[in-house]
Amino acid sequence: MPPKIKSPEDREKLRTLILDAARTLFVERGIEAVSMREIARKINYSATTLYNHFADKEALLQAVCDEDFLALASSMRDIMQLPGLIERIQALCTGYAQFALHHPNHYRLMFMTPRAPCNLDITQIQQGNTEQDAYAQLKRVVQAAFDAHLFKADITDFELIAQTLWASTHGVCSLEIALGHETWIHWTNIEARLHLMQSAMLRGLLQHPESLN
Amino acid sequence: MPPKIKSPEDREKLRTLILDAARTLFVERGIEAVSMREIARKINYSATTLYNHFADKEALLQAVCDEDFLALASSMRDIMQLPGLIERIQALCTGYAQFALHHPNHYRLMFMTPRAPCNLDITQIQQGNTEQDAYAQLKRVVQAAFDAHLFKADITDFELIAQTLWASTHGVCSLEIALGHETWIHWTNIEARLHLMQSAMLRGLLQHPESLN
DNA sequence: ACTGTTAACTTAACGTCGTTAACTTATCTG
DNA sequence: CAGATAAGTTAACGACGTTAAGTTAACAGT
Repeated sequence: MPPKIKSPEDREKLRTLILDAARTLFVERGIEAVSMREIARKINYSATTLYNHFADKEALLQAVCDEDFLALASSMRDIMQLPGLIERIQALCTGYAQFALHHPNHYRLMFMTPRAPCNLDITQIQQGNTEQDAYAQLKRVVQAAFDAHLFKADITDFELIAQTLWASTHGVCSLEIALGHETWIHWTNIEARLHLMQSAMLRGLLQHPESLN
Repeated sequence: MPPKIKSPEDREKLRTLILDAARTLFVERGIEAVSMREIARKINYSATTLYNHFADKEALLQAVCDEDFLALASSMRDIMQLPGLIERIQALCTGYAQFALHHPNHYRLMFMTPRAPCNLDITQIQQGNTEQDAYAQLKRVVQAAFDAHLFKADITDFELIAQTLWASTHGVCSLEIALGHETWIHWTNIEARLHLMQSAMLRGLLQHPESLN
């Protein structure tokens, strides 16, 4: 049955067919429900066909996530256009949290799962590239604010500030993703948690927190 | 070969033999390296024998974690003896972080992995029981500090404070566990990250942060 | 027009896994 | 001495990721 020698665009078409089927399963039922055989079944191909387009399961999942992560970085890039430095930092955190809570499975795979030493061979995303890496953008604006002496004087490392800000938003989001459905914790509103975290962090880091609005 | 009718203490002995083998594999090589067959191989039993002592793999892993989590709660209980309220909160966060970083695989399983709706049927730990649940202890001391008006007046929900404090420490630890080995991030010192997070949070939450030491 | 060669598939297979069913054996109870 | 039963075993089921080997259809060269 195999009609042969596809045009490059046909090849690409099948590739994205696979990717979309994988993403659907991934988003709907979580990572452990995604099997190569299941994806293949969904698009009426044999499982081995997937290996013509992706080295292995990990590479396929990485490719699924890459697309959405470029979208995240791109929305971060929009936020970077905002006028105020603090305003920009706040919006970055909020946008990041929105992404995490709207794409919990992606978020889990990228930021909550330890990986083999270096997946950089697999991912297409250029880390550190401001265009593609969300953290790089946070770092940039934090550095700008640091240079403008907006942070308390006893903090001497702007990268430490960026990583702490990242960790604070990540903490709220990852806890919500991992344990948000547990009933033995009397969870408060997720928006309230995000808001208190953000305001407390900035009050604790900024030299003039009273200017926060 | 089966010598029969073991005494209850012999039964218990095999149970802990299984548990210890499972824990060793779990700690050394991570959760994905732990298979029922591998555990059985390690103690020279057949895989099916494990099912005489544990309902399934998940129950076994839960049992492994339970023990260490009781140890965590117990060390939290010691910390709760400290005189000062703020001092107690700080020490709880520090102790919690120590546990997370010393038992990354346990921590991952308990706090970084979404689970089926309710694992409470499986775990032996009584959540909410101050004796056994680390979060319950944080909540208690935060409530005490809240009642003593130590937090900023515009924060009206002590449980929100407790959850935000938890999320902040969790954020640093879980990011370290998941991405601490990635080389494309120029990580600052983990102690520095924990310290800045803690001090920034308290400065942002307390009414009189200048009294911090 | 015939003959490779090769792209694009498929089926079959290997070794892994969690788990269950069926069997064995040694001890205890009556 | 007979049976019941605890404590193991082996064998098997159906899933998984992955690879090897086979099939088929379109192209290139003579």
